[in-house]
Amino acid sequence: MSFTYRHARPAVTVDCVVFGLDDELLKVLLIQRDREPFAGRWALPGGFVEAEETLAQAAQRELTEETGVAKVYLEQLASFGDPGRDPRDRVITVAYYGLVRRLDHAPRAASDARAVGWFPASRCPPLAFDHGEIVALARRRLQARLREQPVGFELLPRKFTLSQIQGVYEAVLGRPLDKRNFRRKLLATGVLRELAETQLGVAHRAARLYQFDAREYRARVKQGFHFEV
Amino acid sequence: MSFTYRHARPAVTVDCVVFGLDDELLKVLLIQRDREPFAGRWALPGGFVEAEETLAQAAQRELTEETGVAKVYLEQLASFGDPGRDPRDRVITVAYYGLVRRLDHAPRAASDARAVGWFPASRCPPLAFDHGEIVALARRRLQARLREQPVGFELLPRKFTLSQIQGVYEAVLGRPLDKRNFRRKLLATGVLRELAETQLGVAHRAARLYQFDAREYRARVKQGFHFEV
DNA sequence: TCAAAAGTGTTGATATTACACCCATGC
DNA sequence: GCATGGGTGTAATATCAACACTTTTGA
Repeated sequence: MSFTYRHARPAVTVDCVVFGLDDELLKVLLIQRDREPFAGRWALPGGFVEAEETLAQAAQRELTEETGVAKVYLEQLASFGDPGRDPRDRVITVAYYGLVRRLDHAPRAASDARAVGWFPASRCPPLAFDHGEIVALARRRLQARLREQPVGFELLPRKFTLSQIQGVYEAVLGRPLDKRNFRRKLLATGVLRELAETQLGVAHRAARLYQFDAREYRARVKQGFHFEV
Repeated sequence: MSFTYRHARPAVTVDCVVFGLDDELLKVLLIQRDREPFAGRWALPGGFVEAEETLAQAAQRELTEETGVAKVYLEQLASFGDPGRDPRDRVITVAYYGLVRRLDHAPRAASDARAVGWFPASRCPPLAFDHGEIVALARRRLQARLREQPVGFELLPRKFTLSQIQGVYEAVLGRPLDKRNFRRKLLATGVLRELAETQLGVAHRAARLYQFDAREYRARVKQGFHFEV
């Protein structure tokens, strides 16, 4: 019996669906491929998994190498491995997804990316490989995820207003939410700490600032946190 | 620019977490490994992905080869690929999970499985590799899944009683449910068709039989079906 | 004084839980 | 006639959606 595996080995890659928010639309970070196959096509940042790194590390590394976008919180989405999804060779990809504040990251093309850009999540250009399918799944997952857990705090400054966080939810879900109900529910979760401070220098009544209370949040997660807008 | 990929390639496997139900406990299908590493240890059925098959096909094939269990509805769970999870070599596994009626499947060991068996999901023996972790994740996912979609109809005869389906839910969730509330809610979803028939030959009042209405179900899924027990 | 966003409560409708007894059947 | 599971309703409570006006601030 052999002690090492002998098999035709597929290549293994990771791909990253990074969603970005500013004050309007949910966007996706894409690169323009410089090489065949699909040279010139837009695609997800990603690449080969190296021998000594975890899948999650590979995702971070490839994202940073190709786009300069770093330190993104990524979660595993799913794996895609149909034979034929890459025209050259059998390639299995493990997809990750995450959400960032768009203005925090100034992507610049590098490695084998010819260009980098943000595209509206609901209307990207045609993508290389099966990346269109991956983006669609990531979007559904992000929405489902948002319904279960308070995502989005990473997107905001450490101190933020309730309207800001509501804006995040509205952008991701793609629909308006009732201000009073949203506030009531979010505050009821107990994961926000109200600060004594308010906004400065805004041309309207200054809003109270809040802070995410990671400690409280972790405590609640253990009892099965659930946050449904 | 090279036209094929050159990289140290990890091996890629699939592993299957098959949950089985009878009238009591939720169990998991395991094989006893015949080979190193972990010879003699219990593990998930699984193996290498072949060149011309999809990941899902590989999962089905390996499951059938090693256990004789066939035609199981499997969903992708997640991928696991930490370096070091296999002592010999870099191996990335794509895990699948599914749920079957235990009595429909008489597993028999084959291929490189020394033995096959069902073990209570909440108390399996120590498993090879990181399979313990995979089973734990699969269980959480199955429970979450059950809360969102009426799983479990595949587990029952085409015509079943409400008590039978309640039994499925109780076994998966691991807690008793209120009979009246469960019935009310399940019937309210509208995915069950009440039949004119009742059970035969039972030593108590014969229960009414129902049938799953896949047509109605699909119609509802489009509007975002949600079934919370 | 105007524009812009902050902030705040109530109500009616709906959903959820908890709970106990009689019914039909086979043995 | 008894053991076994089948079947049924209600009341108390909690949750949810919908909705409009006053306040503060800077320009």
